[in-house]
Amino acid sequence: MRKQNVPASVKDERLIELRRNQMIKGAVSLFKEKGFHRTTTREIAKASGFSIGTLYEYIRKKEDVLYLVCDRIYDQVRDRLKKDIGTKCGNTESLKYAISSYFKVMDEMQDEVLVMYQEAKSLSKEDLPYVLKKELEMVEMFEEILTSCVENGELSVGLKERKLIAHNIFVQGQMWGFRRWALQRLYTLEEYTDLQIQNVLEGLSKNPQNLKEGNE
Amino acid sequence: MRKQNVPASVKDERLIELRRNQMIKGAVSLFKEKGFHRTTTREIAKASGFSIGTLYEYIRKKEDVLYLVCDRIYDQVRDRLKKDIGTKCGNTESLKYAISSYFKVMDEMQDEVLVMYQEAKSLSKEDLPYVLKKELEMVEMFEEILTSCVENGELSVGLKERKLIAHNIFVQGQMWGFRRWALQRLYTLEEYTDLQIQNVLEGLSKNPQNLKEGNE
Amino acid sequence: MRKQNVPASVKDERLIELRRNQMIKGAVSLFKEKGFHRTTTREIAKASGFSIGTLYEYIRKKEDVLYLVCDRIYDQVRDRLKKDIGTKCGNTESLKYAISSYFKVMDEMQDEVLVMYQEAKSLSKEDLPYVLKKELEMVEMFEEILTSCVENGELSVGLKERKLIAHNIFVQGQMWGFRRWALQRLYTLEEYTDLQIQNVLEGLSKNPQNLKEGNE
Amino acid sequence: MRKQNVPASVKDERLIELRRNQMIKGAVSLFKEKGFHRTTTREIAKASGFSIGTLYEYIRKKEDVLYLVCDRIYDQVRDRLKKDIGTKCGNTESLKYAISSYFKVMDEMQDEVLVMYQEAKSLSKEDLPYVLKKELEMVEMFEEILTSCVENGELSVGLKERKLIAHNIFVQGQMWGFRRWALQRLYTLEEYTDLQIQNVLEGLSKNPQNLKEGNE
DNA sequence: CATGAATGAGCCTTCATTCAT
DNA sequence: CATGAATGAAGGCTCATTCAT
Repeated sequence: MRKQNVPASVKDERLIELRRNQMIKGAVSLFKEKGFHRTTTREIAKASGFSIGTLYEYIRKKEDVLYLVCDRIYDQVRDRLKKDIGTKCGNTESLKYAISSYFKVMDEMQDEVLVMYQEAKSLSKEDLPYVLKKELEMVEMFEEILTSCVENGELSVGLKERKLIAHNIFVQGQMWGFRRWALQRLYTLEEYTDLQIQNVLEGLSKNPQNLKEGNE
Repeated sequence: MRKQNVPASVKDERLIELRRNQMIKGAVSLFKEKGFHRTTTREIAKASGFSIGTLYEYIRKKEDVLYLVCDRIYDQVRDRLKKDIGTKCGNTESLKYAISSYFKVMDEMQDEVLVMYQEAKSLSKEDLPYVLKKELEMVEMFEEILTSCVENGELSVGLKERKLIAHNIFVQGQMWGFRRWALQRLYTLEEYTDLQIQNVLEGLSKNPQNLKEGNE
Repeated sequence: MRKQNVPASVKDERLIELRRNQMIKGAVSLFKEKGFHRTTTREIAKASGFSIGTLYEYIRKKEDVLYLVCDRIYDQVRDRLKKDIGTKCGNTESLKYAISSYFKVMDEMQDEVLVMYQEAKSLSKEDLPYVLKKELEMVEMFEEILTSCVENGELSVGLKERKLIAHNIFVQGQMWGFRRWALQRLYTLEEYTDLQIQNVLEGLSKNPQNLKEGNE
Repeated sequence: MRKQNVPASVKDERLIELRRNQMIKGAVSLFKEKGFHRTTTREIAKASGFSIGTLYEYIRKKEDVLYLVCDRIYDQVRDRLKKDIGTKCGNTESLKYAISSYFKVMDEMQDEVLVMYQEAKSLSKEDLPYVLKKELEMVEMFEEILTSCVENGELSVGLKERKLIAHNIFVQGQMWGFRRWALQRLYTLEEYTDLQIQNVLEGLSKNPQNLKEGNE
């Protein structure tokens, strides 16, 4: 599953894991506070609990830290999501549950997500696609649930629309974080969740015409 | 209503306008390419067609360029929008037209919008609210149309939901740009527009229950 | 008497005089506040009441302003001194008067004098000697009074010592200004003057041995 | 008693001492030649024998170099003085010795002292008082010797006059350096020393009236 | 493996000076 | 004569990265 690794000078895999955990933890809180560009490698090293020399034993370039951070955040979101909705079968009830669970994760990790959205563009041309792929995987989780709902007859939505709705759901989760300045003064998380679920489901439940553009 | 910030050393207002136009144009294309932080002031000056010394006759700090750019982008989007949908009365037809017009603007200005979304966080604590206010104004344009539709009986949506839908529309416009890597390989702009309009309207047209949580 | 002039582009001598007066006045207050190096030519122009372009019609380089300022300060001190003690004949009474008058001038112009002492080193290699010559002229005024006192028998001091005492008096006048942080919290100007006069005169009045090293 | 200011990024105290010594040595010779403002940080680094980056590992701002230089010069002068006259008991003989020793130091360090007098004003508002305090300490060394002479009956001078004479002595030492253009072409150091000692002592040795304004 | 001193390219910004109007 | 916009060399300072210990 690992695509592009960040090579380390150190060989001890256990140590690599340990140090990188420290590193990511320190870096996230710094990036949250001042962004990737305004954070220095020395600060990262200090926040990680080791020296600048040691930092460079586990990465090659500052950008590697960003990659590691993004990677970690995605994994965390995905793991949380998988754990919460993984085994559910695909009906509208489980869709509602998935959305609400996803929104909850996004609420808890809004700082991290914000960081990622603002700094992802600083990833190298090689790393970006890998990160985007992870994002797509998550969108596909929603798409799959929607497909199940179609298959079991609860909904009738074409493939293209399903894909779009999955994206919408995904973005609406992020919105809660990156538009917090507007949304979180208007709604509680519960209100927001209910309203968005309503928006998503209302149009889908009974409209057979949606199928007519379903196409592969 | 006009730029409350960014004083210039030069007195001639006409010149300021001219030079800042050059500056914004040059800066946007650079920010697009490499982001605000990776762009140097000298590059901005060169891309603007004048010397670094001259650049600093029209701004005080590098950050001012970013503010000017954001300010300009918002004004352009808003002006385009006002021109397109300004006089329309508020019915669902005009809502569709507004959305489709807005998406079109976002499509044309996707580079600029992308820049703004990735770099806005680099604005100073003082400038950010001013920029966010401009964004809210645009969201409110959609909210007003929705309200008109409610008033003329075409739709029945509560205030809170109306606000949320306005945000959704707004973000869906941006999505087209900042998720282009996923969306633009799945849909044409027209498809995307139609599907999103459908999503927005389907749930609203006939469902009187929406009103029950309408509250002021 | 004019040694090295600062050339101006402007021909009208009356105008040159006027503009340079404005300039010196503005510059002195700026130099007082922030020193020569930290003062910009634009600031000088503004404080002088005209534009930066006009400033450069009356000087060639920023340094010229410093020269003009130093020149002016010396002239003022010397004129004041000449006026006060010029016609007095040379006895110890007139020496006391001269010292006390000189100290009074230095008290009134302490800011200006401070400026000169701190910034004179920034004068060009060509201008400095000219300024130092002016200083020597003033030292010589004290020397001459001392010589008169010797000639009329009131004092008996050799030439070399007379020269040194003249320097001492001169420096003691400056001290009052540039060591104000220490002296002016210990003495009033009158106390300071009386004590220093006492110091100077006591050793001189009755000690014939001083003459033995008097030599021409 | 030691440097309360100027933090370094480097931890090794021995290294700090070493590097700062290099730095001060290089900086003094540059300041001598062209003054603080005309000396660039890069020049200081080069004259110190290391890179600009390393320079900034040991200071925070250019101004810190000036502070370090002033601090060092004072310490050197004071240490020399303490070593030379430290144990002497306070009689007129030891006063003569102290003056002559002090003048000798000032002769040897005239470049450094000149630098300090011309550049001290560029010190920050916080550093200046600290430097002035050091100067006062040295003045007080002379004052103490004078007081001893009064106490053992050799001299009769009031407190206020003692303080002034101490200042006079101190300034006369500096004069030798900063008025070298005039004095050193008139006198040898020995002549200058003898004449000034004579000036100082003559008025003091036998004049009981001085005491009448002795006051605490 | 860990450390942290050293490096220097490169950034933002200032400001003396010029010159067309 | 007066103006002030334009210029660009130069300065202070930062920080990612390396490497000897």
